[in-house]
Amino acid sequence: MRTHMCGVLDVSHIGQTVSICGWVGRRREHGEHLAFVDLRDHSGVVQCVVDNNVDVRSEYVIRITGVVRARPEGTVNAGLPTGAVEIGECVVEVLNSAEPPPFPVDARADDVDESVRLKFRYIDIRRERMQRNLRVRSKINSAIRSEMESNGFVEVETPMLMPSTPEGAREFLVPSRKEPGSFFALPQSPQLWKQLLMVAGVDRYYQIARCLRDEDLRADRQYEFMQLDAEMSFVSQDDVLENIGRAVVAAAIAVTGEAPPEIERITWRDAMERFGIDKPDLRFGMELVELTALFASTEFKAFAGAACIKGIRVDAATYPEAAAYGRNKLDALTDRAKKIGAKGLVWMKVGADGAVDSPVAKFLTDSEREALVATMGAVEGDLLLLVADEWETTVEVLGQLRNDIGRPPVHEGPYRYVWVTEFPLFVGVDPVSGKPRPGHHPFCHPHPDDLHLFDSDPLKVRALAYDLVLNGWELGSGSIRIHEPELQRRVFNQLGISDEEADRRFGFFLQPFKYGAPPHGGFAFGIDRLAAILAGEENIREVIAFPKTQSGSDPMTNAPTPVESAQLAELGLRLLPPPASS
RNA sequence: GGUCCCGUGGUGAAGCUGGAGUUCACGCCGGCCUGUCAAGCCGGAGGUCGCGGGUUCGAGUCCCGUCGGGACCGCCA
Repeated sequence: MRTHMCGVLDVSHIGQTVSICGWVGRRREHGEHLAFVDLRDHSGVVQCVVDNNVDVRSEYVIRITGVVRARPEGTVNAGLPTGAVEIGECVVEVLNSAEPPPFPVDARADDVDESVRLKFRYIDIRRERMQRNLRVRSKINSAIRSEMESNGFVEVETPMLMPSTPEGAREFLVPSRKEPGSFFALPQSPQLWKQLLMVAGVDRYYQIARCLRDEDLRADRQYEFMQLDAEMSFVSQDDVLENIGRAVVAAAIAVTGEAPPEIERITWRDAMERFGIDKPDLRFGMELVELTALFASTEFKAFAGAACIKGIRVDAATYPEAAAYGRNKLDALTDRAKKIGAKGLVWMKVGADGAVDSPVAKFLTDSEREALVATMGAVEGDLLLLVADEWETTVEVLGQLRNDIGRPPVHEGPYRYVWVTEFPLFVGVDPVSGKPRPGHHPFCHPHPDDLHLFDSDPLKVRALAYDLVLNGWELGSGSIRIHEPELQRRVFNQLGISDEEADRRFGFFLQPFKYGAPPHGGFAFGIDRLAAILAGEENIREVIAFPKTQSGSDPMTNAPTPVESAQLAELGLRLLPPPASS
């Protein structure tokens, strides 16, 4: 039907007779026999000069055959890639008429209520922004596939219907027709399958896999999302990071055209000490400054004897607004700190010659004040925020405040990829059982250097577990897995899971490991998140063709919807009456 | 489960201290217009102010509830 795409036409086509197809963007009428029609397809827009007695309106689907010609002197549109040419002598064929669209099919729709955009997603996607975003995704998928293939990975598709494994995220359940009362679960991730593929000798597996989790939605979370899921046998942690890193870099290059700076590495401990969070945003400073020793012998009650005192410096030159916060804002920061778990927040405004304005200034000695200002590197106008508490609380609160005050939108500025390594094997203690809780999942391999602490001080044991973080968003995580049954048993026992219980809950998974499981490890990272950041979006819905709203529904299809009672009966299901309204 | 913000013609907004569905821009329909380009000019149509209740002589406006949307917390091993 067509010889060219609309957006590619330029002066090199002058004189050619072309046929182009697309949607009518705008129409500008000038009297009885002249009108300009902007014809749009995904490649762009080109102006067609048509007779005004042709009735074409917004979003009509038309085919135009005409001659590419240079625009007359003075009518070139420099703002349009095709703006030096136009299509003349047009023969217009209306392939389909159209109702007026509910919102402008251009950048103005960025301001339209998102549920309206989603209700008419097929129109929304006609827009340049959405076309670009979907193509960013496609490039990422393609780059990842070719990079993984060239590194010897083989793509294996794993089942969507699998047994329920009630660990971790809430699962979507699918009732069984053949076995009423039994259910399949949709995979939260192909974790189980990929480890079995290692036992099966596949050696290097990958999959661009759909994962489903029935948890509340967010800007960076949907019910269903795509991950690059990979697993490797006979490898060290470095081998995994190296190979996943290559895929990420290939994807970034495919989209941006340039290689990002080398992926940095930081240990979990350092990330927490310096940034107060396990997904540090390295695009800005305001790092946490260690102050515990400085106040070791202070008389100030709130600091005396505190396990950990740290502070952040809100640099007036970089954050003039925050550094000049008035009492209201400072009280709000304090409330925020308390909400996160701190007993309080100490703020200090640094004046001329190191003078300090703070409600608690009078409790500090001159030498403490001087040492503080010097250690923080503070200058006049800066705001200092200090927390004294247990280590976890201190770093977490300051890390959160640091992000609140300084963190730019996720897609802005340089791309700062960082591996966060050496996550703790266990995190905290279950208040009911008194047993440690797994930091990631119970199949992560403990760090070999820490095995001597395994029984005596389990919370100090690091894992061969790692995350990939980009601009403060967790892209994904992975680990070296336990392949030795005896070590697995020790981890389960530490978690308070007996051999019998482990067998009952994970038997179908552990059994295969008795038949020759190779050492292996892997990773998975979220393609939606990477695509959003590389596309310059703050929300993964913008890079998903048909996403759900935050409440988990689809305004276009109205899913989820009730089903016929016959369908329920066939599945052996009966609905409970709705909860009584009060 | 929780906190906060937003619901006004098709779209985006304004509507202040409660006083007639008022206003602006875009779109839409009709007319004019031969070089525009998010064209211009003239005219017109189009709204149960999300929904329900309350306060009031009177509610888009104040209060309560509810529904929808969004940001975040919980949750996401």
